[in-house]
Order: sequence, then C-alpha cells, then structure tokens
Amino acid sequence: MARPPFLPVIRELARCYQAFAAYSAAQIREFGLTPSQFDIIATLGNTPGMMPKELGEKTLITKGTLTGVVDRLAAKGLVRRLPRAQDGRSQIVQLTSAGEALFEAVFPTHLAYVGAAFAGFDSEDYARIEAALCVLRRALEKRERH
Amino acid sequence: MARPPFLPVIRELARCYQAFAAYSAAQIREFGLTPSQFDIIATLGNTPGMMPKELGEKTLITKGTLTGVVDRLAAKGLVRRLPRAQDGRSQIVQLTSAGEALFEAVFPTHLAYVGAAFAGFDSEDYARIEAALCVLRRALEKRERH
DNA sequence: CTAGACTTGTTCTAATTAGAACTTAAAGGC
DNA sequence: GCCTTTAAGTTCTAATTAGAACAAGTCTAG
Repeated sequence: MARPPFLPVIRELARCYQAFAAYSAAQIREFGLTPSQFDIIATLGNTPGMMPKELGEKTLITKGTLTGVVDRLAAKGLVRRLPRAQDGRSQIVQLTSAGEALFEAVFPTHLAYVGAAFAGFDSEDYARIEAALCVLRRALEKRERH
Repeated sequence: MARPPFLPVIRELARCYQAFAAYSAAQIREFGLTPSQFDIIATLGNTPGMMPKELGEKTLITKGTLTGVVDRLAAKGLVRRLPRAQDGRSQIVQLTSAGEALFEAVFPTHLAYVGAAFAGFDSEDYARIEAALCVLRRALEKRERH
C-alpha cells in the first residue's frame, strides 16, 4: 500500500503545535499559572467578562474542563462569577481587580516572549503560513461531527 | 500598542491542531483506544519494538506520561516490555500478537478516515502546507529550552 | 579502579482533558 | 397555560499531562 501523502503534513502540524505549546508554557509556568489558566486570563483581559460558553469557544476548552479551571482561578481571587438576571442558567465570568493587575503584568511580557520567536518574519511570511493553515483547518473542520 | 502580527498565526495553528485532534479522536474512541494509546500502537506497528525513549520522541509523549500509557496497554495485553541484556536501565516495548492484530485491523481504517479529509488536495497543496509548517516549527524550536 | 556525571525509566503530585449523565432554566409548539 | 425540547453549567470518571524527585544502571575522567 502506498504511503499516504498527508501523513507528513499531520506530523508537521503536531510537532509545530507542541513546539509552540512547550515554548509558551515554559514562561507561563513562571507566572504561577497553567497554560489553560493563562488562556482564560488573556481572553478576559480588556473585556467586561463573558459567559463560560463564549469563553470555552474562544479558548477551545470544553465546558466540563472549564468549570474546574475557572474554579481554581476564582479560588486564587483572579476571576469572579456573576449571575445573570436575564437568564438563570448562565453567568458572567470576569477578572477581579487582582486578575486585571495580573493580566497587565503578564500579558505584554508573554507577547514579547512569543514574538521573539518570530524575529525574522515579514508580513509575507505571516500571510503564507496563515493561508496554508486556513486551508488545512477548513479541510479538517468540514469533516467534524455535528 | 500595535496588535502583534503573529497572533493570528498562533491562533490558526491552535485551531488547526485541535480540529485534527478532535476529528481523529472521534474514530479512535470507537476502537476502544485513547489517542495516546493509538499513537503507541501505530508507532510500534511493523517494527520489532523500541525503547520507551524512542517511542516518546516519535509520539511526543513525555517519559513520565509514557510509563502510564504503556502500563495500560500492557494490562490490555496489547504490548509487552522486554528487558535488554546490553543495558540494564532500558527495555524494549513491542506489540504482542493481539497488539499486532489490532494494529492491522485499525490502522488502515484510521488512515482512510483521516485521508478522507484531504480529498481535494494535490501534491502541490501538501508541499505548500508542509513548507509553511516547517518554517513555523523551526522558528519555535530554535527558541526551545535545552 | 573509582567517584562523579549522565541516562533510563518509575513514581508522585496537581492540573487538564473529554465525554456522559445530570440539574436547572428557558423557549417553543399546541 | 402545559409539555416537550433545548440550552447552560456542574459533577463524575478514567485517562493524559508535565515536571520534579527519585532509583538504578552505565560511562568517563583521572
């Protein structure tokens, strides 16, 4: 049987993602956060807060997982949950002032850290990579279960 | 402050990887395996077995995690550990005959399933995506801790 | 030959992970 | 107005995850 030509693409995708995750996590750990916790803080920064559903969609964290991550951030005093009068099922998760302070201390630092890896890139490089990834994602997403 | 131009790339990378992982995992679960367990089976298939160190490098599973995954596969009777006389520290992990039978039943099926997502792709598409990912990975890897 | 350095794999801990079952609230059909 | 369906979060379980500390084997400088 012929070796499928898409295997190297999948392999490269996995290595790419893991390389990023490992690189990024190394600094995030020094902030006393986990990658998931940092994602939540970064997503809530400069917003009035949002529902867990939206938060999960933006961070790609499923709802069952999200409950626990928000629990731990709330225990640290970095976020709070507010009930919503309009809908008794849902809530708003937002940064506390301690959470905002952490966001402002940590987010620009991390952007600079990640940005350093892209030192030699120009806008054409970004466009090429983004376009390639877009094609790939659409191929994979259109196949998703519904 | 200007929005860093690499953020969309990172975002797209994460979505791409997650889309693939979710799509792939949906079928793997039906085999009664977890994604990590499938990775091990797929990597050991058609080989005489290998050391956990090499297995971890190929599957991107860190050694602490690997011990547990191999434990569970061994408990299912799908792999076995062989001591190595040449080096008392290391071992060989290899498929049992049940593991080989599962590999042969499951691996081609999964290749076809994943391959279906790449239906409209030609060799030029593969080359473009692979090249873009390669550039990205090298940027991220050269920054890794050593 | 032998002490220190390195390598391999396990163990331990805290956290994340996905999915499924469940609770409660809202919405829609009639 | 009810009843069914849908939606939002929580809880539960089994597994993965990374990192750190550890035990045990190998290697190497001297």
